[in-house]
Amino acid sequence: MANIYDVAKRAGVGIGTVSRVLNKSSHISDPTRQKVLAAIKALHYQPHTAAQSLARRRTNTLGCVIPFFTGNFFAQLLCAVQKKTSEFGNDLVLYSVDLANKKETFLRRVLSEKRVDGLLLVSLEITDEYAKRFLRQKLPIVLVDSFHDQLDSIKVDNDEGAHTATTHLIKLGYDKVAMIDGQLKSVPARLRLEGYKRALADHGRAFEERYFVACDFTDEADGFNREAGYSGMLQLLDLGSQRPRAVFVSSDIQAIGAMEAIRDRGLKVPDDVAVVGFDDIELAQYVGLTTMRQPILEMGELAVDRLMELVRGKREKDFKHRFATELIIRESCGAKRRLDHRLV
Amino acid sequence: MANIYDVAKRAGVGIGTVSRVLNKSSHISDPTRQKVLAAIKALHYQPHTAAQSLARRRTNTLGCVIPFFTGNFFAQLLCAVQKKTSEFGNDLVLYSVDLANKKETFLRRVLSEKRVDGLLLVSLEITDEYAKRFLRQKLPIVLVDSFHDQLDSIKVDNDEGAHTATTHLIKLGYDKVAMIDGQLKSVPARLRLEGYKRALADHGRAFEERYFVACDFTDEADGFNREAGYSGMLQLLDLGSQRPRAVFVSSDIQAIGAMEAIRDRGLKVPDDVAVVGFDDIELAQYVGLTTMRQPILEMGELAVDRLMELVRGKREKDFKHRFATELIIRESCGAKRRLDHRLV
DNA sequence: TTGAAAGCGCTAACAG
DNA sequence: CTGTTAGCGCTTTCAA
Repeated sequence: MANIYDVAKRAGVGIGTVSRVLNKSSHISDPTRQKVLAAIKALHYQPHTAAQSLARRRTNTLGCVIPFFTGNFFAQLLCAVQKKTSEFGNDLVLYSVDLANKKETFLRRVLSEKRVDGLLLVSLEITDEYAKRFLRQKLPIVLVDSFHDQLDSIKVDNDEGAHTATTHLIKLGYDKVAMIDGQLKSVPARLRLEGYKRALADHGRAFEERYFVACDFTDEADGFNREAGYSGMLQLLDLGSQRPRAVFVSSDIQAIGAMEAIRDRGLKVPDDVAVVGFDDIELAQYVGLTTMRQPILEMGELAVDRLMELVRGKREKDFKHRFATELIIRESCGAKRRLDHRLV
Repeated sequence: MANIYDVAKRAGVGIGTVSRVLNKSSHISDPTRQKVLAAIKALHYQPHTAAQSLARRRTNTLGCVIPFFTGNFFAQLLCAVQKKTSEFGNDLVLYSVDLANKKETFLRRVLSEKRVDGLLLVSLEITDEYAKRFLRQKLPIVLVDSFHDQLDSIKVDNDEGAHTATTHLIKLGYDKVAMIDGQLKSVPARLRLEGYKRALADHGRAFEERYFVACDFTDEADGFNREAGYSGMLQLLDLGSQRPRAVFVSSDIQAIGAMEAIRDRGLKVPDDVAVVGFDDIELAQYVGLTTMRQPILEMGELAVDRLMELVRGKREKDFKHRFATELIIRESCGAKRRLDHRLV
């Protein structure tokens, strides 16, 4: 593999000159530039990334810490993030963690390894201590779908979205509106619970324990999955005649699991139980699920834009952005006519 | 940020010694090791990744080139790859590309930038030329869901899977069995087409153009998406009385789009049209779709295992692994009783 | 406009 | 067992 010395020798110039044309630096005469360019091409020369990082004190790499992304939400977000990062000419290194403490390990490493120029933290909480460390070390970080006072944060309005969803159900006239949530370790799960409670309160209804079921799987996941929705709904249906006629489920994929449970018990959506989800994943449309749409792609893009600003030195304080969610009304609440043959 | 000199000074040793304890090298007396460790802890020292890479000529980083992963298949695969990579103590950098020529750009960069120790190439073809370059440069690479003579390849048996799916439909007694495929630029799309044709031939049936529709969207994607399935099915249904009664769709997500089209035309699955998909994504179960299951996680894990072997110097030739697909029979072909209330 | 030289922080070979 | 030293390949002064 050719290095910068080979190029310099072949072009008959010093390595400094080669470096300058590489970095499009000014003040290079056209003839020399041409010679260097020719040598580069002839030798198939490409600068060595690690050497550049070391010399420049900059990696041209962004990191992204994200919970294990089985879910559609993470996949889509990651996709947007990757695209945008690459548009900026940067590489993306992916750290995925469970909700447990491994997160801290990654943060510590990221902070000290100088592996990346900036970090995106997705759907994950950050402690005050680590927030301070990032600030002190001036390592750019932006939170996505999460929030911290001192750090740039981009979030979707989980609380408000849950409020809207719950209110929708209440306004439809359902008496008891239940909620199935993800693991309360998860930030969005907690926020959605708040919105749910607030909507209840706003309409003079009491929060009842028996109508709230959070995912209690003890695994590493966030509880936003089909199984959790299925078992959560079963629990609700086991209330028998007391069972709720409407339920706000905190993610579409769980909602689909919940609908399966309803079906397996010989009941129907929305006749027996109305369901609202959250996310608006692709399948939501297919199954006719009323849900709260999140602008996932926009979030990812904005996050990278902002992170790159920070990396490039724009350090004005306190960038907070909140995206609104949008209620997408389909058939699962009975608000529109029921479709009969949506499936096999 | 403390560097190795600071640590050495504080511990009262040379930097070589610090390096040795860092790299768990042998022959360090316990007292010195303790001193060094103490200094490291006191200074919150972490080695500088770029400097290590430069000196070691090794990055401890794996790369993964993957088509834009909207689809569930890529998300799941990537998830497995990331987990496994991190188990090996390596970082993962993500390159995602469209099916067009940007791929070449990435390959070229990967080859010369020394950014990664090895590369996973997912669902993407590689030309002989690039294959040779990787070999010549001894840059480890393993193909996943793709194949090249000279390179380690792990694939699912797309051809055979498509054959099985098609045969299933034929054996069920359907006369005309159509196929809806992804973009023929995509490797799996082409292989599945082959399997389909072979199954037809094996049962003495002619391949008919009008019963085959490939995604002709001209965008960057692979055509494995709902819209493509929807419009493909519409095309088939437009054949009127000539329309096929059974169709093999080359991915589940397309199959779901196809089922939507069927529904929107007032027809039913499987009564009017039987459908088999490919992938067995999570939702397939929900919608009762008969499909071919791929062992996605296993593929991802095996790929990383193998790549790490290569990176660590095991260079025996020719590692090829093919995973079989499995026919998962549900309701969309009429092979089992029809469920009536799968949806809202 | 250009060349020379001094690092960037670490590993590894070489003495001792 | 441990200290010293010579790179790894590049960027960036500093002179010229």
